[in-house]
This record gives sequence, structure tokens and C-alpha cells, in this order.
Amino acid sequence: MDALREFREISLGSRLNRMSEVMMKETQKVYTYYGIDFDPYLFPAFKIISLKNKTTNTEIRELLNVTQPAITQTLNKLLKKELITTDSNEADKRKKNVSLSLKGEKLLIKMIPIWNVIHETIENLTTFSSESLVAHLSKLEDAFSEKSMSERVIENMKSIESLDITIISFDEKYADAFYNLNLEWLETFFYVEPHDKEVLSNAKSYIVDKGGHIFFAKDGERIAGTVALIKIEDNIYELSKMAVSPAFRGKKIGQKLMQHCLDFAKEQGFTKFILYSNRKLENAIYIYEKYGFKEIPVEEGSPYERSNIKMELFF
Amino acid sequence: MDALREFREISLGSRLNRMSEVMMKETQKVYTYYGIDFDPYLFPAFKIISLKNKTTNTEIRELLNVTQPAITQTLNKLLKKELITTDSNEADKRKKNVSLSLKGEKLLIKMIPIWNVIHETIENLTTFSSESLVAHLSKLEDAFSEKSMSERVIENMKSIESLDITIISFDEKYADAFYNLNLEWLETFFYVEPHDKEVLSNAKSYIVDKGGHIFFAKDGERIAGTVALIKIEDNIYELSKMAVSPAFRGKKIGQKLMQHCLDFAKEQGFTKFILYSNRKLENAIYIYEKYGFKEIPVEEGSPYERSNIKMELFF
DNA sequence: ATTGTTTATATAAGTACTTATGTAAAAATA
DNA sequence: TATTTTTACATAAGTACTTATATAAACAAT
Repeated sequence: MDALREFREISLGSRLNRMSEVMMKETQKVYTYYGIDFDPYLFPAFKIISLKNKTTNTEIRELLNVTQPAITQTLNKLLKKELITTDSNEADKRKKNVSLSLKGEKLLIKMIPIWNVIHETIENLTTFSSESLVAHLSKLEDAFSEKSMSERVIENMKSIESLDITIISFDEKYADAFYNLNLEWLETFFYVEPHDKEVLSNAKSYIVDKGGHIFFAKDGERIAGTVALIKIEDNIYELSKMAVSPAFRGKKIGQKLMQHCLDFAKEQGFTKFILYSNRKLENAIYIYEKYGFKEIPVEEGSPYERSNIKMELFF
Repeated sequence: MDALREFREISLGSRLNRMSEVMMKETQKVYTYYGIDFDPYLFPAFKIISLKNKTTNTEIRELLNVTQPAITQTLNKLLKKELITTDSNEADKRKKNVSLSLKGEKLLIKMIPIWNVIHETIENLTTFSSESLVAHLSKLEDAFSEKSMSERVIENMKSIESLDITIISFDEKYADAFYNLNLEWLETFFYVEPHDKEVLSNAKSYIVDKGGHIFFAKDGERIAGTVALIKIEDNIYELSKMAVSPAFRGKKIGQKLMQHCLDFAKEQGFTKFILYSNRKLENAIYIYEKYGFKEIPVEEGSPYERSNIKMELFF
């Protein structure tokens, strides 16, 4: 029995604190495993310094919404580890410029792939439809008690290294995989409409035969994920039906499929991608933006009930 | 701009920690507003002690999943505030029994309605459909930056104090309300036994069909509270199953229900009410005494495990 | 019965924040 | 221009946890 869970919303503060500590400790384990001398508590400040190139105590404080002494102490720890350098600002002698040191930049390069996998691992465990914050927390706690966060991250790191992902075009023998992957994804987030099943179970006639393309990410003979490019008009395609198998989540399959679509588009001389999504899917939209998609107005009578955002990307 | 939000899942640990601190600080403000000398960090341990009646360091530690020294330190703080008492366990001298002190029980009674409103306030803000944990967190942060948690709680406390209550007799359509109100009440103070659920979910056959009565306090269409008169013998009834919805506490719903029962008893020519309660429920007992109930010895084999006081009132 | 192990609690020291306050430079004001 | 106020950062002390370790009682093994 877990009292903080039983108490639900009234003990949310204590429970968030406990979860925070678990995550910090687990992140520390990952760093230790990869022989990295870094402290998860230093992450937010270190990340900001790496992004800003040159910054100050006050600027970091404003970005993180913590107190100024907290930043001073954090910077002192980073200085002690020789990960940053400071010099006094000539224009305003009260200020102290903060930048990454050479050692800091080297560490950054080592940590970025780990951060990416941590991000994907947590995203994978916390992205699903839920009716309350405590339910989301419970699911994450359950996942971590089944297999710890550090174990999951290390496992994902390894499988990313050992996976041999190849991207192939549509083949009728993978039609079932296309249906199952997409249905699983749809059911996680939306109510599946009959039309969805109709399209997914007749992918060839609805997509390929109409000038579109379907790709699969394969690891050996296992299908890891899929994506479709639906022809809108010459050289304009809709990016759609992207789904990654639960067993392959947190392993950058989505990025690989996306990258393949972008490469394919350039090779074929496409001029534009569009896509429809839902604002609820914050994480997905965040990734689309990272690849350069920009939001545009949704037209009247858009093809999907559940879509309330449209994006485009020009090549 | 808020960097922890921008960093999304990768800074989830730091972000949970920040949110936890906000909630603790805001809860402290609510206690201060109501002149209550209590510390939100003590809540989980205090709540467990109040539920368990008699417990130990190790038992609390197991329920909260923190380290044992954390509990020792928390108990020391509660002792210093004189909210708990300890005595050594005779059967096992390593153990220390922990219970609420009289002062602790009095504070508990004062805090319960506040906890209920805090619970409802947070529940209202965190119960909605969302696709990811960070989206849920963002929504809560947005809500708190628009109007702080303490302001919301105090506002809710006040709005509860302006209602139009009417009393009605049992109706099958309110059977669920009868069950939920009583269960919620039981869970606040005791561990619920299977027999409780059996009676509560079959109120008509256990109470009404055996010559008893059930009343509800309504505010518009919202059920605010309930009470039952269980027939013991002709003209002698047990006052029982009184429960007030958390959202309606602190508005004298209990007194209104009690007054209705007394009026009803005189009208019907009843000769006596009896009731069973627990000494922990000081406020309730105080109110019973105000209405003229006098304590009498509890008979052997009284119907409720948790009862340690019996009272009667002649008309 | 003796000895080693486990259990229940306490104590000490460390950490990552906090609040409170100090100091020097810059900006505002009179 | 002189004085006051604000800003940028540092330092000190407190807090709510943690890990490491101590102590005494209970239990298990021989």
C-alpha cells in the first residue's frame, strides 16, 4: 500500500516531490553507468548556458524561476567541476559572464545522446490519454516499479546502438502491420471511426494506388514503425499514419521515418508536405516544429474529425 | 519564458520538484489564513497517525516510501508541536507507539474541512483529459499563475458558506449519493469494513424497508448531506449514517439534518434516539451534547467496531 | 545458552534548495 | 552633483530530505 497514492490530490505536493527525487536519482545512475561525472540537479543551468553561449546569473534565474542564491550555488558547483568559465562583464561590472568551458563543451557532446534517450524514454511512458494528473503519475510510478527508469534508459541506449533499422517501401505482406500499428496508436488517443479502419485495412487502394507512398522501418524481420505520404496534388504530399510499435518506442524510430520522408521528398523533387494533427498531441507537434513544420489555418471540411491543427513544410 | 517547460520531459524531475514546492508553500498560506499552526510537510505522517489511531515509525515509513530517519525527524517535529503522544510498546520494547494527542485531534477536526477544499480545488484543476503528463502539469501551472492555489482554496471555502438547503426523504435516485457520502466520510476517519459497503449499497432494504427513515439535504439539485434513522423497536430509533459532502462542509448541514430528525421524531411521537460514535469525533460529540444527548455505557457486542461511545436522547 | 543476525529507532553529516542579509556597482532623483 | 534607490551577485543560516552509522531489543542458529 502507498499512502501518498491513497490520499490522491491532497498529498499531491509530497508525491510530486517523491517522484522528482526518484527521477533525479535514476538519472544519476544513468550518468554513472556511462562514466559521466555530472549531477542531474545541475542540468537546467548547464543546459541554459550551453544554449545561450554567454549568459549571467540573473538571466538563468529568470529562465528557471528559482532564487538567485540557488543559481550562484549551482554556478559554483559547475565552476568547481571546471565545466564553465566566468569573466566580469566590462560594460556592467556587477555582472559576471558565464560560458561553457572546453571541458564543459566536451561533456555536452557526450551527454546530448543520453539526454535524447532520457527524453524519449520518459516521453514514451508519460504520453497517453488520461483523465487526471494523479492517474498519469500512477502510471509512471507503476512503470518505474516494474522496471526502473535507469534500466529503461540504458536498455534503450543499447538497443538504439544495436538496432539495424532499414526503411522499406510498402509490401502487401506488411499490410497487417500497417493496420495494427496505426490502430494501436489511434486507440491510445482517440475514438476510432469506421472510416479509419476502412482506410487502414485497404492501405494499397486508398494510399499507394492513388500515387502515395508507405514506408516501414524494419529491424531484421520485425516491423518497428510506419509512415504514409498521401498524394494531395503533384509534388504536394500529406504526411500521415505515422506509428511506432510499442516495443520500439524511445528508440528514435519516429525520427528515422521522418528523416527518410524528408530525404525521399528532396530526391523526388517534392515542393511541400502538409500534415493534420490535434493540439492535444503536444509532443508530436513539438517534433514537427523541430523539423521545420509551420502551423497554417485548417480549411473548412478538413478530412479528419479529430484534427484541429494543420502544418506545412516547404522544401 | 520558462526553461523547464521548454525542456519538456528531460527536465521533468526539476519541474516536479518546483511544482511540489509551490504547492507546499500555497498550502502553508491557507493554514496561516485560517490561523492554523501546521506544516504541509507534516501532512502525510499526521494523516496516517490520525487514520491508524495507534501506529509506529516503521509502519508510517512503509506507507510513505521514505527513509526511516525522515519519519523519526517528522515525529520529533509533531511531538514538539504536541500534536502526537508516544509511549513504548510493551510487547516489543524496540517499538514506540504513536497516537494523536488531544491537541492533535482538535487540530485534525479543524483541518479536515480545509483538506477537503484543498482536495476538491486541486482535483478540479487536474481532472481533465490530457495526452501527456507535462501537458497536465502545464495546465496546473497556468491555472496557478492565473490565480494562486491558496486564493482558489480560500475562495472555495467562502463560496461553500452561501447555500439554500432543503431536506427531503429517501428516494431511490439518491441511493448512490447515500453510498458515496457515507463511504467518503468513513474513509476520512476509519478503515472501511466490507459490511459497511453492504449496508450502504442496500440502504432501502437494510434501513427503509425495516421501518427506518433516510433524509437528504439538498442545495438545488446537489445533494449536500444525508442522515438515517434506523428502527430499533417501536418509537426508538438509532441516529446514524450522517454524512456531509466535502464540498458542503462547514455550512452547518449536519445541524440542519439533526434539527430535521428532532422535528420529525416529535411529529411521529418517538420516545428515544440512540447513537454510536467515536471519541475522536469531538466536534460531532459536542454537537450531540448540544442537542441534549447524554452518554451511556456501550453494551457488549455493540454493532460497530469503531464505536467507543453510546449516547441517548429522550423526547 | 551462547553467539550471530535482523529489526526498530536514533543520531550525525551531507545536499539542494530556501529566506535573510550584505556589498558594490549602476541608475534614478532631488 | 550629491544622495537615494535599485540591481547583480555573494554569503550565512535554516529546512526537509538523504546516506551512513550506532544502539538496543528481538530472533535464529548452533
